[in-house]
Amino acid sequence: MKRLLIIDGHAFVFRAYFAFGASNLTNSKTGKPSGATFGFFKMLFKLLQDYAPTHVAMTFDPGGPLERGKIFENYKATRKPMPEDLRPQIKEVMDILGNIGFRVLKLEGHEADDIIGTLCENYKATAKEILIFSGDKDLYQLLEKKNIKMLRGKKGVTEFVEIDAPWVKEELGVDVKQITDYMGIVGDTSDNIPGVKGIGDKGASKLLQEYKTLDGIYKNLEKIKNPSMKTKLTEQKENAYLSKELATIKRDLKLDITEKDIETPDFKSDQAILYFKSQGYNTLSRDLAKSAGKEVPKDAEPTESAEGAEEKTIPAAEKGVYRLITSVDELAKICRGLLKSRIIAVDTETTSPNPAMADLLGISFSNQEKTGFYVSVRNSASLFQDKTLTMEEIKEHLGPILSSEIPKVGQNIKYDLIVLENHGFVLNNIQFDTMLASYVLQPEGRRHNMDALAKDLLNYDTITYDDLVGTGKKKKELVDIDPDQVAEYAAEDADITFRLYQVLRKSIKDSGVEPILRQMEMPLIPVLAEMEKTGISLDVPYFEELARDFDREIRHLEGEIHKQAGGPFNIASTKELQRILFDELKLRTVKKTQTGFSTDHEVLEELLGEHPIIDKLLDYRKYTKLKSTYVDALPKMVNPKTGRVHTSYNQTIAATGRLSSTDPNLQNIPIRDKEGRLLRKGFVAGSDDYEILSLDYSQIELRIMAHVSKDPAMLEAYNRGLDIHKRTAAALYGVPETEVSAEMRDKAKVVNFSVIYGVTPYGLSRNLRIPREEAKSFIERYMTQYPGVKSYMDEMVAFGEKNGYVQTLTGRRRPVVDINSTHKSAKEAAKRIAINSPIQGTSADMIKIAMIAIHEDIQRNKWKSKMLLQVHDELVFEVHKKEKEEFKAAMKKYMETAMPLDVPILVQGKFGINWDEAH
DNA sequence: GCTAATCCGTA
DNA sequence: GTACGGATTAGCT
Repeated sequence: MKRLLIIDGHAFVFRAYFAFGASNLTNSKTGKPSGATFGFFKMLFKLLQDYAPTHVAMTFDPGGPLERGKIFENYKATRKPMPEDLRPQIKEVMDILGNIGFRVLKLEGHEADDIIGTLCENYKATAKEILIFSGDKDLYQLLEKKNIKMLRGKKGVTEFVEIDAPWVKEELGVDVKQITDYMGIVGDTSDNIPGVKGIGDKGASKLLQEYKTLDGIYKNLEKIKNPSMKTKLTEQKENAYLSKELATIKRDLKLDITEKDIETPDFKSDQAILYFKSQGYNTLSRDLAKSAGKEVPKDAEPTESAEGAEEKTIPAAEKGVYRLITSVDELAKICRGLLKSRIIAVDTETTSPNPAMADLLGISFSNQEKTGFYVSVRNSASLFQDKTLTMEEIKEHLGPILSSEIPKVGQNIKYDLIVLENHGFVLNNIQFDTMLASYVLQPEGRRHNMDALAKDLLNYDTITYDDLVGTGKKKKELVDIDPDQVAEYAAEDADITFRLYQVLRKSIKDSGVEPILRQMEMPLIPVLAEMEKTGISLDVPYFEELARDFDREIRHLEGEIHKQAGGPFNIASTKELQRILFDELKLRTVKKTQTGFSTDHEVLEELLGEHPIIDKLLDYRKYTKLKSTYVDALPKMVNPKTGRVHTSYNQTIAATGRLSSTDPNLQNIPIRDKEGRLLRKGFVAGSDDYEILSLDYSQIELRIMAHVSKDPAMLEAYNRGLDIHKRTAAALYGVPETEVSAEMRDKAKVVNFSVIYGVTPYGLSRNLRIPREEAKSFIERYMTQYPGVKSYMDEMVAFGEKNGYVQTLTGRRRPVVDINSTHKSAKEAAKRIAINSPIQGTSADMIKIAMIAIHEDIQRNKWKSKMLLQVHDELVFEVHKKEKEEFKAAMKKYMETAMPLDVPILVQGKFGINWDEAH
């Protein structure tokens, strides 16, 4: 026997299932989920291709009870039930395996692990090499001979990690012979092997290095210094030995097979190829045919695409040739060459993903595909002085290129812009950003990062950052890596950016969204960069004081809650809280979550008054949330260099066109209740010469609704400056406006908002806490009062159904794929998206246009005042005291006139010494 | 060390 | 019912 591949079938199926979990693949013939099956064979064929085993053993766990269960009744008891769509696929996998000639090994009462152990034992002497595919740590114990190795999935289903004894030693710090002892201590949560609670991998490895075995440890208990470790070992001795036994793999099962039974079958035979096709797996069929060097035999009925949308195959792109620049002369020469460029792709390497914190380590660029250059910045800490140039040298030669009018392209170039500006460079004429282009083309796309774009658009596998710096313990800092290596990575990034530019430029031209990219997103880059660089000032001592106040409050509430509950528990754990509320205190359950009963705010509100603990819980939640998310977190984000916090705005996250904010998120600073508002008081002007100004659009989305729906009643209300909520209330309750109470108006306000989200009777009834029927009749009356709104909604849905997307007033598009779905709830959700996105998106467009104009004005007129933050319908400024009223009037005007509509746009706001007072 | 689930802050 | 980001816990791909 030359090479035996043993596969742990369940590990294999799980790997495949999760690798394709998000893709929702369904079989074209049956319409059933097929991701796991598809992935299984994709991965299997890859393994067979890569390792060419002469023999293959497919092992599976049996369905029935296990012998280990007799030893320990809780064995595998905590294991989650299998996902419901997976079980039939395991059956399908086994059927297919049988059909294409693989022998499936399964033994009642014994897990696949024991079969694997036995196979190893039986063939370790005769087989040249044995490869075990599994994810199970227990199996490391089988690696005691050099010819036995393990494989584990790495990423996707086409990459594998090879594991052998030295690897295990390096990873876990123990010898493969000690694995059972190791598992005895560490245990395994997924199999519910208890181990010794309180001692983890680090402790176990230390103990075993010292005393070799579990027996050794127990013989030498007295020598163990750490008293808590000693107690744990003593108290859980029985568990330790039990766990060791559970983790010990049997190697002496009676397997009723011969070597011949597990010979690798001819899985590329015409029959097999046709078989996959007949089962609806066209891609697998084609893959097989291709690797066998033949056509798919024209025998079976041509079927539709098997695994959902087939992708166009783009020929794999070629690697470029890259160069590290190591002398000033070389740099000067290359820079002279750059002068003739039509466009230059630029990328920077730094010390941090946060541009405000980042130090510049190098710059890469490319003005032609398959080429790229990298220049590394000299750094006293670097070991590679001779491969770097000083910042001054780089600035002298590259600076003029970057600041010239030669067009630049980048991938997320706002980042590079901020970094370069922070280091004294000027980056002019940014013409294209590949990330933004990808986003306006596919605003729902989750991945606009370069590695993904390179794969999708160029069929090119980039060197990833992790490839360069390593992961885990071996991770290095970029400064400590040889610039020759960094150059390969960095120059490739510039090259790939250049190539992506060429592809995306064409896509954008034919797309209909070119104006959104060129006139909105691109011009916004320097605006956001400036805001991020400016940051906002935080009153840190004030936050520290708040932290103390909140802490006191939290500790008090915690005591009260534990007292009410009859003992301490982890209040933050919803699982424990469920136990306390619904088991111990026997309170009503109100609604369910996927995993149990909900304890969210809505539920607690509902239970208010039924037990004194509820009141305390609500307060506890409020204070802990505020403290951990804001009070403690924000001061940590203050940049030591500037003394301010610099958020990062992302232009490519929200499918509607909104911005999002991270590190920290300054778009969700509390405002609704009194305690929350305390936080806004900590956002202050940077000096006594300045004040905070907040300007926000009044009812912007409802005004946009009035405009796009052309509803006469709504248009009239706004054009006459009437109180829209009051008007709506009068219509909903059938009373004259003079008789509308405050409460009625509040309800009407909720209805007005809900309509923008694509109101449903169910949603409205929850929001207003009224019966479904009542909500339904509200909606009917609403649509009678504003019939234009009803027709707008119908029109958007019809437009979406016809075109597959909806758009904003300025032409920003969002796909609504599910709008033609036969799946009712998917279709309803898509309809709400079709109704809401044009409104939310138009509002986002409007404020973006205003921001671009404002930024231009601030620069042109050299205002001392600055724009700091954007919160969807609000802009926050830091205004010099001498400029106050003049500046406010000018900015208000830009906001109000950014996108004229058929209704007046109203902007309101005021000054304050902090954000709370200004709002 | 990573991800999912839950909860909660904003517009 | 729309659109986000982040803290925490729990469990394990």
